[in-house]
Amino acid sequence: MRRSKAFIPTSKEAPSDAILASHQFLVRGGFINQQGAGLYNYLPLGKIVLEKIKNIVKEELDKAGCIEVQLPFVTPISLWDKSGRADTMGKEMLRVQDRHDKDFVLSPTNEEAMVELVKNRVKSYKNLPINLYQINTKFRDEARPRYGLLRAREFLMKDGYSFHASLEDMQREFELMEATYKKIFTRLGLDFRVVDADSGAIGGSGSKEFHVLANSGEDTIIVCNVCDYGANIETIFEDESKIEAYNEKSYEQLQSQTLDVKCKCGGDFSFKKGIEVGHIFELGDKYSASLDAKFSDENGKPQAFLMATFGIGVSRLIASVIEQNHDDNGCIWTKETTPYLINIMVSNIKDSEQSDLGEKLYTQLRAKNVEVILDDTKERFGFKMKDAELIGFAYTIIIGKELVNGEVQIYDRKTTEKVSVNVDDVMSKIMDLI
RNA sequence: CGGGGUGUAGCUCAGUAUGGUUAGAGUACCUGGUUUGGGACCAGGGGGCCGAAGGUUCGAGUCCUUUCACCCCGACCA
Repeated sequence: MRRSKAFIPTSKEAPSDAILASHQFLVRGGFINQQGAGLYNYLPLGKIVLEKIKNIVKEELDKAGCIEVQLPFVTPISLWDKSGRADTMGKEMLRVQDRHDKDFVLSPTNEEAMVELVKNRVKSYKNLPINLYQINTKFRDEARPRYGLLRAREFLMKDGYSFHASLEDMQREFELMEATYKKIFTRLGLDFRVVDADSGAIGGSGSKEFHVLANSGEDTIIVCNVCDYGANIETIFEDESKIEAYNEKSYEQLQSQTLDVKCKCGGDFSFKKGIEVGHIFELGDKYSASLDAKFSDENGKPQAFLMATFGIGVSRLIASVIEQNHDDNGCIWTKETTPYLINIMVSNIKDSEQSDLGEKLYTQLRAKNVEVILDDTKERFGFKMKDAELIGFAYTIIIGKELVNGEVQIYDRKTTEKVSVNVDDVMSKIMDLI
C-alpha cells in the first residue's frame, strides 16, 4: 500500500471523552471512529487488524477440530422464549420488529440458535462430539457503553458450542479449548491469565475466564505467586459489596491490599487488573434439555446433549493489545497484529535518490509477500515519524539524510531504537527481523 | 432507569450571565513560497441551517417550550 493512496486519517487530537490509551490511539491512529454510543466504524487499518486477529482465532480453532458456521444476526424472539432468556437477559437484548410486527432479537450470544441448528441433525452418539463456532457480530445493549472497543454495544465475538455424549468428553473438550485459547492469546503476543470465574447469565457449572493483564482492566483478579492458579474475585467473596469495593480500587491501590485467603498450593495471592477476552463454560444439559435437543446413545435411548460453550471477544482484543502495548507516542502492535510489518519512510520525496530507493525496496518486499506500506507523502521527517509511531508499524525503514553515506535506518517501534544499515544489507536485515 | 453535563467549522473549543452589524480561535484542508532528521514557517483562501422543531421579539448562537443525540456519576450487566 502507498500511503499517498491510502485512507488513514490520523490526527493529533483525541476525542474529549477518550480516557484509555487504546481508545485514544485507535481513534487518533485512524483505526476506528465512533458512529454512535458503543458503535464503531472500522477504517482500513482497523479492519486489517481485526481480520488478522480473526484469522489467528480461526486457524487455531480449526487446528483443534472446531468447525466454522454462521448464524443470522437477527433471531426470532421465539428462540429466546423457549429457553426463558427472553425474560432473564432483559434489556441487554435489543429487540426489533419486522414489517409484520413480529419480534426479533439482535443476537447477544447464540446458545439457543446453535442448539436448534444441531437438534435433529446430529442424531447419534456416533456423530459426537462436535464443536461448532462462528465469528460474528453481537449486540448487547449496554446501559453505559464506554472505553472505545472495550465496552461497545455492537462487537465482534467468536462464539463456539460443543456437543457431547458424556460428561467426561465434555470436560476433555473444555480442557482442549483452554489449551487452544492459550495458544491464541500467546500468538497474539498478550500477557494473560486463566482464572476461575462465575458463570453469570450464561449459566452452567465450571467456567474459566481469560484475562489480558492491564491496569485499566475492569475486572479484579487474584493470581497465585507460586502456582498458575488464578481467580476472578467474584468467585472468592459471597458479598457483592466487597467485590465492588475491590473492583473500584485501582491497580496501584490494590498492591497494598492483603488477602487472607491462601491458594490451595499454599502460596499467596496478589491482585491484578484484567480485561476479559475469553470465557469458557461447561454447560451440561442446561440448553439441550430446555430446548429438547437429544441424540440416541449406544442403547438407542434418547439423551440430552451435554454442552460446553466458548467465547472470545475479537474486537475487544484489538483494544487489549494496545492497552498492553503502547507508549506516550502511540500504538505498539505485536508482530501478529501490526497493520503492516514494514513502513518504508522516504524522508524527503523530492530527493529522487531517496524516493527511488523507497520504490525499489517497496517492490522487493512486496515480491516477497511482506506486508509493507510506502510512506510516499510530501510530509516532513518529523511528521512522518510521529505518524509512524502513532500508528505503530512494527518496523520503519527510514530513508533519509544518511543515504548520502549509503545508509538507512531501521526503526524498531517496540524498542524505539534506530539501527543504521548499509543500503545493500537492508533487505536481508529486514527478512531476518520478521 | 435515577442524577448531572454538553451539543457552535472535519477535530479540540471560545462566544450564551446582560439578545443587536457579516459568528470566532487553534488545528485540519486548498493555493503559492521558503523549508526538509522529530507533527516547521510566511502569505492568501475555502469551509457553519450555532443538534432539531416550535415559540417570544423589530431582531435569537444567546431567552422560553418540546425533542433528539452524545458524555459523566450511580443502578444494571460481561
